[in-house]
Amino acid sequence: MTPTPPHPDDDHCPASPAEHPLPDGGAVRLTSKDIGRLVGVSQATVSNAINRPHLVAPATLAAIERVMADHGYSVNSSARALKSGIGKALGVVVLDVANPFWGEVVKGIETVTAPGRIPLIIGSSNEDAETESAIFQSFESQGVRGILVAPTPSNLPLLRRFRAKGIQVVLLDSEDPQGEFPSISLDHAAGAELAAAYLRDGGHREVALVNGSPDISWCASRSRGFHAGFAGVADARIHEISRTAMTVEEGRQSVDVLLELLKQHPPITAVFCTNDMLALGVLKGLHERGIAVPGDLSVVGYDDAVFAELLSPGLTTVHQNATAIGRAAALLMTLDAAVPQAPEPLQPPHLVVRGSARSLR
Amino acid sequence: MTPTPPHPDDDHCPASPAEHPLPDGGAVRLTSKDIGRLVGVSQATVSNAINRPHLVAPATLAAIERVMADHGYSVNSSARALKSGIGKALGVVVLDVANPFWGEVVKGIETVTAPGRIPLIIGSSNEDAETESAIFQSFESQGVRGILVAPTPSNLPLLRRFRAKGIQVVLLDSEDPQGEFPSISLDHAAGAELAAAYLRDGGHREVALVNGSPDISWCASRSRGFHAGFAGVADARIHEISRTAMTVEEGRQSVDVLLELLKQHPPITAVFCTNDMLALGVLKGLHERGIAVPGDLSVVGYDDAVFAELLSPGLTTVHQNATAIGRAAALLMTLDAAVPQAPEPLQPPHLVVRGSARSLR
DNA sequence: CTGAAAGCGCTTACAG
DNA sequence: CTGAAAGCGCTTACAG
Repeated sequence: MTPTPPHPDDDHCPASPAEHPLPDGGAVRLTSKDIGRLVGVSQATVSNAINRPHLVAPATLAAIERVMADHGYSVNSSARALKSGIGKALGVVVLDVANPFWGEVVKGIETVTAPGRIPLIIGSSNEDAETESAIFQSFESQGVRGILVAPTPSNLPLLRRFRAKGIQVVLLDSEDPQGEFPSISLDHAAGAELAAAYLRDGGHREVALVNGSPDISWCASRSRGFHAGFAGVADARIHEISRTAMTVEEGRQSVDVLLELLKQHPPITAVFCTNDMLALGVLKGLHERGIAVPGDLSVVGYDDAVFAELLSPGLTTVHQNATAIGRAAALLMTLDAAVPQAPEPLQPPHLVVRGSARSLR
Repeated sequence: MTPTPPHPDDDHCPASPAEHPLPDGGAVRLTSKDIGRLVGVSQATVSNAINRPHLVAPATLAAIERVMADHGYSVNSSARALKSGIGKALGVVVLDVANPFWGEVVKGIETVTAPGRIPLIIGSSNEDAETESAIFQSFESQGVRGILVAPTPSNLPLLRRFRAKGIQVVLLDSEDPQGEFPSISLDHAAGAELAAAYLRDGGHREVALVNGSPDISWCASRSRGFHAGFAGVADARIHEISRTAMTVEEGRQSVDVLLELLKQHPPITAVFCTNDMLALGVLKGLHERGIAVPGDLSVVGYDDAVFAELLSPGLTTVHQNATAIGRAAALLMTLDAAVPQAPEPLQPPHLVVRGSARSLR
């Protein structure tokens, strides 16, 4: 039930229903000049009413607002951006929009940009430096005010050039060795080291590391941290498997490699996946092959995605607060006038122990 | 470890070490006129080189392209959009970016927009009609070429007005009773009916339905379909629980209500959640309370999110291909010139039976 | 094949 | 408090 008949109101718009959806001549979009004419004031006054209402006489202001509302007027951002030099949209590059972790990050960004207030232009790089660079160019072209990204090192020069042009750059979930860009930096190495220490203390020596591209700075950091956790353990061996994308499907496919490693002597006893999507894929592949987790193989992930707790077995993984990351990064941007917003402290990563990894002792 | 210092510089203006990232006078952004001057041709020729290269002499074209590349020139989309009337960005409103299902939908859209080619402006409505309408306005303001959305019925008039202004509207994952907008319509009612039939045939009579807002058209459809599946079963009773958001957290909270229903006589024996996030939350809440699934209560979801298969128990859920939905919707848009792209057939929803629901017989 | 000129809708000093 | 005018960077007929 709940038919909710859509209002058949089509007031001042000559849009006959079920007719030419895109009649070149039919597109009626009012301008501020039109609004001015309708109210009987100049375009400048309309502009003032929108941008500096305190400069406009209350009665005039009310009249203008009324007419704007009646006609559904909305300012043309293109014209505004062209005139004022910079738009207000923000560009966000994520590894993969379909990855829940990045979804959470974007959600965190939205808590400060408020959908409808500051537009977010989002693109997935899919771990490809060229795609990332193409997205950057399109952002610049769109006149974004700033860019939030965990960039591929090879694209850093491009970002420097953008900054020189006045585009704010905030490094998201990334490392900035030079400290040249404002960035919220998560300690990926420390997180991965936590996972390594847990496995090491559990007696694992022959382990696999399923990672994304080493070109992604934080993938490299996680690898580094993982190795650090095993440093000094003479008989430890880490088999690194690099995948082109950090998706469930790639994780599943990496199981073939894992199978080989399982046949070696000594066989691997544990796998560390540098994100939970990869871990989910590995778990699926292992499940399909009838390999028991953690009986035959221990699995540890990274991110603590929303589903990690309820997988079977529960995924032991490194937790980091994705929403907080997005939020903190967005707060590093100078959004409106020049209101500097307070940065927020971020929790360090910690390991959430569940059932997918066991001790060998 | 983990210093993670959100840079101590509160004023992100002169943020970086001994530098001015945003010096008002330092912003160097070349225009097509600059490029023309550098090459020794007019601005019009530069514009032609960019937009109609066949009109330009090969040598001139090469020289222009060279200079543009050398200086990292990118066209100012604001100016272009202002001049040519319409931008090329697309606006997408999702229920919640953090919901993996919607992430997949966006990913499907990206397969046709190609990140870096057509910018995607994305906003989460969080099931709120006013937020949705604010997002729409900002899209219009940004001069989007089209909008992809599963709208709240109350915002349909706004969309009609947009269409009259030449903005394409494609209904995503929604129903369009009047058939007034191009839309890819999934049969939500049929999918929910599948779930209901499964529960009904399993002997369930007292069931709960955890749903989102009835204002969301497809939530209403799923409810309708679910009821339809039980139509004619005299002793069946459906307890509908409506949540303000279809998130894991809301699902978890709905367990309190479920608990009450479990105490009644006769108690409920099954719960149908209208998306997998809600189901995940219900599963979590039930797990925390020590209520066995499917022993004490059967749970069925909707979407077949990527994690559904590996939950414990595996989630029985209605499958629909999110990526295909996004892709099909995007193909319904006239993107570039006027190249109408072929729509793609969509699979009807089907039930994936796993372990979270049992038969009472 | 190339260039001069107009104008998209807005904001911004500057007068009044 | 309000308006006339300039100009943001581009594209588009229109001449040449």
